Amino acid sequence: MIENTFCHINGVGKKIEARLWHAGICAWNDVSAARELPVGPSAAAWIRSELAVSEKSLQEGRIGYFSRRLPLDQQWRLFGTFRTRTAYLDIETTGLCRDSNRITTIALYDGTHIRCYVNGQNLHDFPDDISRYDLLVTYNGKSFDIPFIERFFNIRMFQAHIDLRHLLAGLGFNGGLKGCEKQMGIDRKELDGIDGYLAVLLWQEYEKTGSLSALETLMAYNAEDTVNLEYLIHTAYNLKVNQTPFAQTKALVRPDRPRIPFAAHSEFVHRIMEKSFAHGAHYQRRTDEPGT
DNA sequence: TCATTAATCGGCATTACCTC
DNA sequence: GAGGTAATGCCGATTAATGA
Repeated sequence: MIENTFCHINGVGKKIEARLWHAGICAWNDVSAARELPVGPSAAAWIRSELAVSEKSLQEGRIGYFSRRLPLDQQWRLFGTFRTRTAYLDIETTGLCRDSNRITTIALYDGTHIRCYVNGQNLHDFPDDISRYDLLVTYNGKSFDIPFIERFFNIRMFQAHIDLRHLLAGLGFNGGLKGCEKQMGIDRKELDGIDGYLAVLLWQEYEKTGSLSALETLMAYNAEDTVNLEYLIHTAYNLKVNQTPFAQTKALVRPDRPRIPFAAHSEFVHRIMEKSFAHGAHYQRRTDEPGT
């Protein structure tokens, strides 16, 4: 899809891009083959010169060149070309307070391997590992995960980033990550019903009792989020491609779902829910609210 | 609950193109 | 060349949605 993109060029918006496509200039190589472009002569010269830079940047795999130039609502186009260098990312924390909170676990999935980083164990490995990827896919990561990680580790994350929250909202999918998954028919099975608040309770249980069942359930939940991000981005990408003239040629095949190497202990989850309910019924209320 | 973000909208300036 | 039109970018204000 990147080779069909023109709106990363300064001065070219969606309308001029659509005009080019309509004139049969659907890819960069069509520009060099075309004698004339459906724009003025100065704009045509500018587009030709910019595409030379774009082709070189693509050959060199410089995703940053494209992510800086693409409008925010068109960042999804990066995925088709750079998906093999993508990391799906989700964090869990000790709560909502930004100042005193800590990251408890981070799940990182790259389409092949699922890694889980646990506070007090291997969390310090995360900054090195994430630096190997060029494109991040998150849900609400622009507001939550990425700023939280940068503050927690005191690092800057320069990768290109697709936040599915806004992409999916533009396609009519709202209601938080779990809501979007439900609308797309994703079944979480034994992890169904677990949300971010229960993730906090699971971590508290692990810290208090050392329960490995609590930790493994938390890791399973965390990993499930990242695996589902892969499904969601493929679906969203194909829906966006359907809005272009390239629906037949650029749609992606959704990959097989990987096996999650952590087990959720559903009986344990129910026990925590009941315990929380008995201590004030606030968990029962929260499960009716949107979000994760 | 609250900080954060993107989307949206309107207004304005700039630039390029087209028509006369 | 002048004037009109279209497209784009930028800015600020507002709104809606989300995370654990």
